[in-house]
Amino acid sequence: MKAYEHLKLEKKWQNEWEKKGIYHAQNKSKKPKYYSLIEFPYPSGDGLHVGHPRPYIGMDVISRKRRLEGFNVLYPIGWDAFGLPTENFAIKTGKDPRVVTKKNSENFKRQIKSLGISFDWSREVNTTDPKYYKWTQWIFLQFFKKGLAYKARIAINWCPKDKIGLANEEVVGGNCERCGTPVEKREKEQWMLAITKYAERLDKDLDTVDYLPQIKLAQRNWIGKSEGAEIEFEIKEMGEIKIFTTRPDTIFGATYLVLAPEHQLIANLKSRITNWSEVEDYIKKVKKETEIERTAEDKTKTGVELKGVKAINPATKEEIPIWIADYVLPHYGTGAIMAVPAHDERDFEFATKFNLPVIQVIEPVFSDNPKEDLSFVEREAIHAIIKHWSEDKYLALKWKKVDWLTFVTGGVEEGEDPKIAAIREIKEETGYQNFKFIKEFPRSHSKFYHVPKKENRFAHFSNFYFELIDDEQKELAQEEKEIHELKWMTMEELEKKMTIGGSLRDLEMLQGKEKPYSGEGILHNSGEFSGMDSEQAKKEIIKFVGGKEKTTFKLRDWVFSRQRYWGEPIPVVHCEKCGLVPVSEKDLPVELPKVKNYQPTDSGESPLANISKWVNTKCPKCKGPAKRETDTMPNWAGSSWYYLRYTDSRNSKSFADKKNLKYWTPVDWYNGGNEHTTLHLLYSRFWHKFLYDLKLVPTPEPYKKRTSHGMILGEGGVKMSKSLGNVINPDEIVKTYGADTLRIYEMFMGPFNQSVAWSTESIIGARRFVEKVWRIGEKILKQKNSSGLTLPGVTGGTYTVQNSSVPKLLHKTIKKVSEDIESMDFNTAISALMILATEMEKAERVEKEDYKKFLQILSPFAPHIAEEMWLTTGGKKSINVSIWPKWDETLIKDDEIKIAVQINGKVRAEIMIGAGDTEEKIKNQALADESVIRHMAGKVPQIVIYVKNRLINIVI
RNA sequence: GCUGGAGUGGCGGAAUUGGUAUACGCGCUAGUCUUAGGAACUAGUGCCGCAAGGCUUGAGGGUUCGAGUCCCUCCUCCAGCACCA
Repeated sequence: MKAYEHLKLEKKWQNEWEKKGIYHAQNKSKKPKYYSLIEFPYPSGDGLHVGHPRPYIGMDVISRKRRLEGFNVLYPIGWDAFGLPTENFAIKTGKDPRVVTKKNSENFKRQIKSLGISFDWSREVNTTDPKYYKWTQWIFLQFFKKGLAYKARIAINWCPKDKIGLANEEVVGGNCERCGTPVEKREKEQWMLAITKYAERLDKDLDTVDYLPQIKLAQRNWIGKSEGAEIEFEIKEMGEIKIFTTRPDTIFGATYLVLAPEHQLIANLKSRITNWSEVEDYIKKVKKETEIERTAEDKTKTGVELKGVKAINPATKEEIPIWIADYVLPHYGTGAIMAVPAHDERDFEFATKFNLPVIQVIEPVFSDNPKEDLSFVEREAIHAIIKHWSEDKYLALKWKKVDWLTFVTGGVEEGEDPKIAAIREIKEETGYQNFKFIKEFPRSHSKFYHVPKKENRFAHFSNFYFELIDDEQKELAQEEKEIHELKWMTMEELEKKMTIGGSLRDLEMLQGKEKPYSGEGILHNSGEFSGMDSEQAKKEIIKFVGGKEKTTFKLRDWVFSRQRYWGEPIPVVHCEKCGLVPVSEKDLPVELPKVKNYQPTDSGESPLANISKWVNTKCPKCKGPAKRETDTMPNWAGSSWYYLRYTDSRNSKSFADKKNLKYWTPVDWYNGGNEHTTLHLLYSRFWHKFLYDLKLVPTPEPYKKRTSHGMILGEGGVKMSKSLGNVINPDEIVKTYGADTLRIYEMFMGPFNQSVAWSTESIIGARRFVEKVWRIGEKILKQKNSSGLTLPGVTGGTYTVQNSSVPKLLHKTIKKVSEDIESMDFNTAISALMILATEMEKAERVEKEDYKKFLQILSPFAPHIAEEMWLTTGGKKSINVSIWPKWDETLIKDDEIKIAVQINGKVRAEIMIGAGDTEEKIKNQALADESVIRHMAGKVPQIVIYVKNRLINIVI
């Protein structure tokens, strides 16, 4: 028996595949194309750890299956090599980042190649290669020419440790995404990309792509579309302030205005403001705050009133005060809001603290599961809360026919005063005679399904509070007793058990726990709009106050410059005469010059600023003296379009030939990490849409389908990191167990989209499986050649003598593996392969053709051993050019099925039934079973339930 | 706080979507083979119980002939967002 020498064997096939170029994608082909993509790695100095290859293997499984299915597959890789770690290393050691990058990517390449992943290495790209970043710069110039790349002096997020400006997306919880240092605000002139111009389309076009729902959701949240209105409030004798609101329907409740402390108007009002020094102090204080302090969770609201100025509420025409407060953000909407404390939690908190008036203008409408297909019957109604005459208890009705616990409630008759109706209902429903009216709460409304009446109700409640004077109570009518019973309950009990929205709210008000209501409802205290549905009122009120409808986004323009060395130079020059002038396209790339020192300057400029020979240049327009831009691009630039370059990675005339783009794009399946959902994925969609508008790419979206993988954690479930010393290097695993074993294990260890902890103990299982595959092959080679008996291609035909279970199981497995790969359920696919292998090993005889089919469905996971055994058991050409096996439906069907017999839901026996047996026959068979008879103990079955091919449940 | 996801043996995890819970793998126990250890292979392995049997999917309740799966209440963990008007 030949030994399984994984090292020799895997090396052999990797060399062979490379020599023949079998994974090279063809730009022209009769086959349909398939473009699968993984996020290209950042080649760090630490080399690969076992987490890196997980997505590569996953997409490799998909790509390999596609090839056998007859697709012309493009599965490329490259290096996203600009970025801070290499630069920081250069600063520390003085080594040229070019040299470091080369060394690191070569190491990564060697490691990745040892895993047998079917990348097309002929298309390898590197973002730091001038031949590549020439086109990154070229695309930037197109942005610049269209006015979408612009310079602005803005407050940016500044990481004091990395000495670098950060994009909004790179700030995580107020800290630098890379090093965790708290981010400061700094005013700086920056290059910006106008991603907000594409916000609407970036949101809307998510409808057209097949991304995992959580990815779409995260993108939508980040873009943060919200529809509302801009409304102007007049400032007495001083012009007006424009505010943004999503709730114009609540404007009658707007009792003050709030401006962000950064708002420009404040300076204009200076002469009128009587407490200017106080205002100024507050503004200064806010400017000093970091992002963290400003958005801290437990921070109480602060603010200062602008005394001496007043605004006019355009709806009520009343004077209202103007405040500044840092809870209003300068960069969202118009940087100013109308505050409606009754219907907004933040405004409520602020108003409570500073004693500002709260005016209810929305009566809440609660919805308790009405039936969707029924229209509503509207009714006037009352709620009455009744307090006990001596104890701190309240009267509740427990309904008998429905699962309700309510206060006293009932309808108001035509023309009846609601309070009178309440008093009448109390007497009718409770029998109590002596009580006094204490107060009335705001009205509320409820939409619910009235079970006894079988109709949807829209009830309009007047809410009252009464206290009993004594316990005098009349006997209740019989019909009342049948509907509900009376219960005295404490506040705590009521809070727990009363689930109907409206009643809960009344309870809270009774306790003085007033809360703002921010849902929809019916307007009141709103002049001519009172009684209108809030949704409908939005539009009408915008018209009424002369506002205009407006959509706003949370998304902000992308801060695109870094004051760093290791990035693409921004190809623009500053000319005193002509201003900002783009470098002529024929002069691209603007190459990074060599420098001696990689440290940013003390003034926070890029080290490029010190290279005067490079900085001083001629203006492309007027040929006069000019200075080069010394900012470089963020590391997201190169990755925003790399998938386009793969289609034509050696092109020197354009970023990619149109024919190739037309053939290959969009990417059919893109798998990547969740951490890139709001960064890379959003940015590259933006670039792609921009290029689409210039008619440079053929589709509006770059990626048809997007999935994500989970991380591999260190043993014990913590993140793998050098500092914790728990990093596993794949080189070791490949050496001791082999690439196939590593691949199988990584696909088997858990669900692909969830993080899993690495376990060095468990990997042996994958190795045993691979060895089992080997042994089955050896067994087949020793078997007597049965070719005389074999009907080629007809699986199962040669098993007539042994009547083996292998063919049936094989076809079930082909089906399972084929389907599981598509849904990335790699772990269960491998489980099925393991079961089949065990069966094959146990079987007296396994036909070569069946074994070879098994090898084919195994080959995406373990390509090396599959290739080896395929050829040694008679495969003529490489398994890579074979055809993915189909399963035979008729063979999968069982003719005998084992089903369970339950008695009262408990399994008591198992019986074998024929596939064609009638229900009658099966039931009789079950009832005749020995164990069933014993457990029934002579009792008669009430019902017998048969679930086809699964079970019988006998109810006694 | 909001949104989304999850909680199943000693461990990683399965479960045709309401139908035999614990597939597959690790580990563990015993055996075979070995000078021995290891590897490999074979068998067993949710928990309690000598057994008959009973109990089990974070806790509690509900719907159902039947619930890991559906509904309600609560607890815990993870991820994302976090004053976005």
